[in-house]
Amino acid sequence: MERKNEKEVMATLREHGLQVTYQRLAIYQALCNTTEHPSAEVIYQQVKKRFPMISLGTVYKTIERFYEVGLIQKVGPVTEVARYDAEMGPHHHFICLKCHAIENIEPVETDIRLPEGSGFHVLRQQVVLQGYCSHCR
Amino acid sequence: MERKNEKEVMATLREHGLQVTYQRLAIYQALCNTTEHPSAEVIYQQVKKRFPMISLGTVYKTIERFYEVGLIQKVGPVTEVARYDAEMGPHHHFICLKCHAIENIEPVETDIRLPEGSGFHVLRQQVVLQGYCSHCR
DNA sequence: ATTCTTGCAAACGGTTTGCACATAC
DNA sequence: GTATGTGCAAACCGTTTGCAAGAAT
Repeated sequence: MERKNEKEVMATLREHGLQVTYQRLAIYQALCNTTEHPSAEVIYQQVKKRFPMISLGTVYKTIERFYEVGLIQKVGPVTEVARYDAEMGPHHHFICLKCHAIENIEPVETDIRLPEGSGFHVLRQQVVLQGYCSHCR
Repeated sequence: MERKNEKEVMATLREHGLQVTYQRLAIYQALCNTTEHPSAEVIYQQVKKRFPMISLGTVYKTIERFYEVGLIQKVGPVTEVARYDAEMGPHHHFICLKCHAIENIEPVETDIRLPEGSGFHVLRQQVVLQGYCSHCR
């Protein structure tokens, strides 16, 4: 469990030249109190219980800052828009964060253990590497 | 290279009760003639060269059908909306295709070989399993 | 005092949807 | 002839942006 307490969050924010506000602390706390990987909207609904005046825009801006300084992880859209591939053989993808080029990567065996008794029925597996391609680094 | 020729595409479409049209064949061909993982917009621009009347909406609908019947792969948004996680330790994600629940999965060592001399600079790696959770299967 | 942040509302952009006409079967 | 697909345009919706007022340092 690598989650920070209030003081650590404040320190991290200040280290990166970001101000500490009640909204930011509340948003981080909302994220910490769940394992459900909430969306911006869900975080907004949660935080609004304590800060009725907060706006969804603030949640988006704050979350983006948190992501930039490494306070949170983002799950989800790894590409801005949907991209398609006629290659149906199993393979992974490398995505350039700058030019958004996508290249296929030779697949490797991944032996992922699902949680005991999770009951998950896995249909697809997707491995994405993100970074910079040779032109953009 | 698991890409189909025209006859195989026609067969696959008919097997799934889909009609064969010039637009569909052209869209599949556009996808086959590139390794650049084009977006719907890029496919549209490409196909328009031969079918100036085609619409972007048709491209979207066609691509979705192709995806449903397993003719193409979709790279990109694995979640409809961005989702966030305060857990910063390395881990993978399981995403339910129906209820969109996300659960963390214990990470495994993946020893992915990058293409020789690709020059990729990898910053992040994301492993996502998609399927149905115990409630939705 | 200055810079950063908030809240609000409008704009943005990729994708979806509805519908009349055309096409495949 | 009937079901399916196409083209067009409008709607949708998550996210971003601009800006004036407010808060942090």
